Amino acid sequence: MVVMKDVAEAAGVSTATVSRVLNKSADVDPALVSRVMSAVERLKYKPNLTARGLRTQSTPVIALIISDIENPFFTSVCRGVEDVASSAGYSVMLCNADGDLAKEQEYISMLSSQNVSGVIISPASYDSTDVTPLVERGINILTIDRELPIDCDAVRINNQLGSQIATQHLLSSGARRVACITGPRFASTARDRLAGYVQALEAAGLVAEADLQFYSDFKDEGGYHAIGLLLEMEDPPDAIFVTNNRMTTGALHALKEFDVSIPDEVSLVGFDDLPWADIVSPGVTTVRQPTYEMGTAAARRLIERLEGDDSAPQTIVFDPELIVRASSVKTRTIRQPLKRKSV
Amino acid sequence: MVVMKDVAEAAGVSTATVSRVLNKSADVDPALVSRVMSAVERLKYKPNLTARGLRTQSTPVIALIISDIENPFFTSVCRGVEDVASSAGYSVMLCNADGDLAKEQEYISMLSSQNVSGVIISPASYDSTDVTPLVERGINILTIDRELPIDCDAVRINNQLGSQIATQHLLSSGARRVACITGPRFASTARDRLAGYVQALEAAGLVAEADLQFYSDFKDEGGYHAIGLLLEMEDPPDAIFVTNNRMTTGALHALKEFDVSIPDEVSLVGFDDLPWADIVSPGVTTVRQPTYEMGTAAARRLIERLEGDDSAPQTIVFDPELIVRASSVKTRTIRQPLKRKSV
DNA sequence: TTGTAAGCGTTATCAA
DNA sequence: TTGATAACGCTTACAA
Repeated sequence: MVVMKDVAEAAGVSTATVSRVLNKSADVDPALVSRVMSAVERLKYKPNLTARGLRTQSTPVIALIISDIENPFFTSVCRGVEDVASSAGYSVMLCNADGDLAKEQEYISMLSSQNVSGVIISPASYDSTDVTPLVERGINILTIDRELPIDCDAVRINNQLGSQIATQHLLSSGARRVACITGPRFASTARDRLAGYVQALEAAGLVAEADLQFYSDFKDEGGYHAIGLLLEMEDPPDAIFVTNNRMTTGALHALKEFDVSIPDEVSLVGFDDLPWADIVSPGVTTVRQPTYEMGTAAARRLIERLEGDDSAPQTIVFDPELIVRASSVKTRTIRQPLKRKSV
Repeated sequence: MVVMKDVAEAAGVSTATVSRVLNKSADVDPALVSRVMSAVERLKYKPNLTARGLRTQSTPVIALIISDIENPFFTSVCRGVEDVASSAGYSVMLCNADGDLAKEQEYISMLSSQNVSGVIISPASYDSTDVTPLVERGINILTIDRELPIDCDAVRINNQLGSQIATQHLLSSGARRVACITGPRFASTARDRLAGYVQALEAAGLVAEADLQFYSDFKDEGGYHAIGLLLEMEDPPDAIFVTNNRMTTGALHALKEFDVSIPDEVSLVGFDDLPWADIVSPGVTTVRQPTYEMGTAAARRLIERLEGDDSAPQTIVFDPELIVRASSVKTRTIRQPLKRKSV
């Protein structure tokens, strides 16, 4: 393997000079610069990033810890992060913690051993995710989507607002009993989205009934299962607000399987847009988040920190947008009884 | 920051002994072991992976270079790779080359600078992707999905077989003129899948007409656009085989927009399963690949190499599976004219 | 079994 | 402006 020493010898200079040329860290005689560069070219020298990392105590790597790589929300965020990071010279280390606290903790520990420059994390839990190993090593942290009870940069959407506009929309489209399927209690997003739904109901002069609120898991199965419970109710809802995309997918599976017609028997609004929301019939009304932009914003903010910005931590809040499609607009005004037709 | 020297002093031993204990690289007196371990515990020592990497000339990192992180195929593969890698103690560095040759080449160069242990790559191009920077550094390479004209491990599906069963199925379900929308010429998968389609037609005694074969881009837009072209034809097809999932999505968009009824006016089969293939109406018949298993197989094979296996390179070929849904099974036998109804 | 010390490939300090 | 040289934190001959 060709190392810096080889380049130095070939160019007839010291390794210090080669390093200066490569990093533009000091003025070097133009003649030497060109000798060095041509030697680099000729020998196809590539700097050893590990050695550089040991010396400088940092590597140009940003870690991204997420809870579900198969969720289109995260893949889009991931693309945003990756695009900004790589064009700024950073690589992205992807860590899929799978919503598993232990796995997440292992990643956090591992990353504190690697000298990664910064970490973007969508924590599995508000209370239990422990990032102190990173903090102790002085590694910059930024939360995305979900928050953490520490003082750090954050990028998220206005979750309450998103739920409010979704719920309001359902009510103004003729719904009278709106149910909400939300995520696990330990996720800040699940709580905020449920809160927005409750607020919208109350603002409309309605009572938020506890038996119309379902805590689930943000996964397909959870949405599927919750629909099963809903359909068994004495007085079932005529509209459902599902607070993330994977549960919306599960809900659609269940509704199709039980042959429930949307939107006449039950209206549906999901949180997070879906790539195929307008291919299905009826199209699914969703609260869209600017996922890619959230990813780029996160990476940009973190990189600013890495380059020395030490201003107070900042929370960047994006606004959601309601994409109205057919699933939430009732075509008949006669209330249909919502009952399971087939099992 | 606490380093090995601190642990050594706290335990009253040399750094060499600490290292031996931590790596179990030699027998150490049990008494010293426990002294070292408790010092590690007490000081919360974490080994510096960069330093170790410099010394051992390798880091426990596997890079994954893919062309489209938003494609469910790759996210699933990615999960498979990640699961196996992380349980074997490797981190995964995700590189989304976006199908862009220049970006891909930059990643390859960067990775050869980092001392990654191995690279799993789905190359952007059969001919133009150049992995020599990795080969020169002795970094292990494994291709996934698409192949490369070098002698290395590979994991892929039997593409020709997949196309054959898809095409045969369309023919036996009543289709008479089957079109094929495939990917770019420079992708081995695009060529192989087209070849399988041609073979199936010929095996059925039909001629593979050139004007029914479309080279596209494996992206949504490509599928959408191709449908537009198809609908303009003098003698349009009564069935379409689309060779990847994103183009299938685009095709469905177009068919819905132009109000073409599936499967009566045109049958449809896609390659790669879709998470929502059975939510849409009609459900989409697809050729399913065992994506997660392909990812785990790839990671396992690569890690075997990293741990010293130097047997001859091996290609692991998986078999596709046809998932028949309603999009490919004609309900009426009367041939419907396929014409665009709205624009 | 344990310790000493060299060295991995850089960058950064200090003289010249 | 340039060059010796000492780190960076770890692993591993080699000695003891």
